[in-house]
Amino acid sequence: MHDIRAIRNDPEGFDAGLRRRGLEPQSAEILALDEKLRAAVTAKQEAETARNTASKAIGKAKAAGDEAEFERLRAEVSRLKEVMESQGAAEDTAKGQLDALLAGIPNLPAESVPDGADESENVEKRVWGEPTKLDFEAKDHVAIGEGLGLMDFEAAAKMSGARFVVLKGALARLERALGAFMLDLQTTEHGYQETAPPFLVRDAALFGTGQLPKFEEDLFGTDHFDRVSFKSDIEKVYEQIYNRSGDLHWFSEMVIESQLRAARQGKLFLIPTAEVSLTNIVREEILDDGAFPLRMAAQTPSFRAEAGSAGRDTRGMIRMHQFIKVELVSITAPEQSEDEHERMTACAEEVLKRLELPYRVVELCTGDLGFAARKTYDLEVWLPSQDTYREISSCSNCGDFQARRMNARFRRAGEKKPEFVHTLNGSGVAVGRALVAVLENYQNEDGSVTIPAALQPYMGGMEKIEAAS
RNA sequence: GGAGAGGUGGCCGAGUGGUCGAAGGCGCUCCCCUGCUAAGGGAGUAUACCUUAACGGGUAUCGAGGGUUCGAAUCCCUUCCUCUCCGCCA
Repeated sequence: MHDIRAIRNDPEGFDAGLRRRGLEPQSAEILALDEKLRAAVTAKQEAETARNTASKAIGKAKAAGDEAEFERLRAEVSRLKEVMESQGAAEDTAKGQLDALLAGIPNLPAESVPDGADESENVEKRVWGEPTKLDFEAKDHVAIGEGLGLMDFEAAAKMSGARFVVLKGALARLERALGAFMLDLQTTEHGYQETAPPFLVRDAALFGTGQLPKFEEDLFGTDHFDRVSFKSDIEKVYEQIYNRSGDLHWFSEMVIESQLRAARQGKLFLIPTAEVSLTNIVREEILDDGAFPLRMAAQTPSFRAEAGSAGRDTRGMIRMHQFIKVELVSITAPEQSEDEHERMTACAEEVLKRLELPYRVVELCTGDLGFAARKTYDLEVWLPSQDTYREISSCSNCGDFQARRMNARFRRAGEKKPEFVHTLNGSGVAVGRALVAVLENYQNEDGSVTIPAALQPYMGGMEKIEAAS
């Protein structure tokens, strides 16, 4: 969410930031709504002031028994009430339009972010390791997993459809080992506090991190709509309306509204990333600045509807509706977030280094930046079967963008005014894709898979996964 | 899921239609007095927004939203959360 005052102060700068992202200028429309809003607020408040004054006078007139004055003031107040109502309505309209507009505008890129239209213009920052060379033809992870008899897409499809998988035996354990290894690394060596958050969250939480309102189609939602309580709701609403006016038009409108409200309020969403749960831990909080940087790590499943990605990565475990991920979140003071971003990226890289998986780091250009991010580094791991690097982690500095949306603040020692925190998130790293990378980079010609040394302790000392005979 | 109780300022806690942004206490800040294992007196002490060059002025907020009323912390409705008992349950 953007600071309306910042837009007022520098509309050109705001539009320039949007243009770097390939978006149309919006400041003129925003400021026009802002003007309307403030005019209505002022007019309403003036009417309220007059109303408050008159109300006090009414009490006095009544006490003094001055009926004429009493009646005159009542008429005055009822006129003022009309002003208050019409200006209040104008305020609500303008506020609603302004909020809707602002809620849908992405974060502005940081100064240093390279300009570019799409991912083809991302900038490679560094490369670690050599792409794995195999002296035989590389199989993809599906062939390897199915060859081992430990990866079953068909069974998953029968119960859940496409983009799900069943892992068995050593592969199921390998997934567990990867998650445990990553979580241990981030918590014991990098100072992130292990956190076990909810996987189901309210819409407000998703608004806070920026998935809502624009990206609802990417989310899985639950629906707790309850017909029985809905029926009793209708009856209550009917009672309320009937007693008041008996107007059917109002009645149907209220019913619809109450129905929508009931449906919306019962609804929880499955998290598309633990970023949502972890970042929202500080929502509506005022933190002590001694708490910084606040570092949290969680291993959770992530659920993504993958709407609009039909036909992409349909084979294998690259793009699933459900996958496990170790997520890192840092909450910092504004002046710390850039350094913390570099550090967080290094914490994610360390996972791949210890697993000895070749990777590179790219900085996303302005056109490829996510909604809430002002700057992002992606980690891409080498996949022999695709002869290319594929994303396995994404580390973003969101500045105060999410903090504003969830009202997460802190107070500096000795200061009175709270300020918005900065939030950062990064995968440290995606467990499902790490499993793919291990299988492909550690595959042997005979179809077995060597287990990276760092994982062997987590595999009960197992050194190699071989086909169950 | 059923029955009941409750959500007031940094904290505790009063307040059932007007003089309540809210008594009192605690805490905190400043000042005064005193001088000794301390205490006493006084003043101040919420947030957001609008407005103003500034001082200041105004509006809203007593979990949230809506309603009744000239006027609501106080009455009504909805909703969120907390607690107690019962039921169910990994």
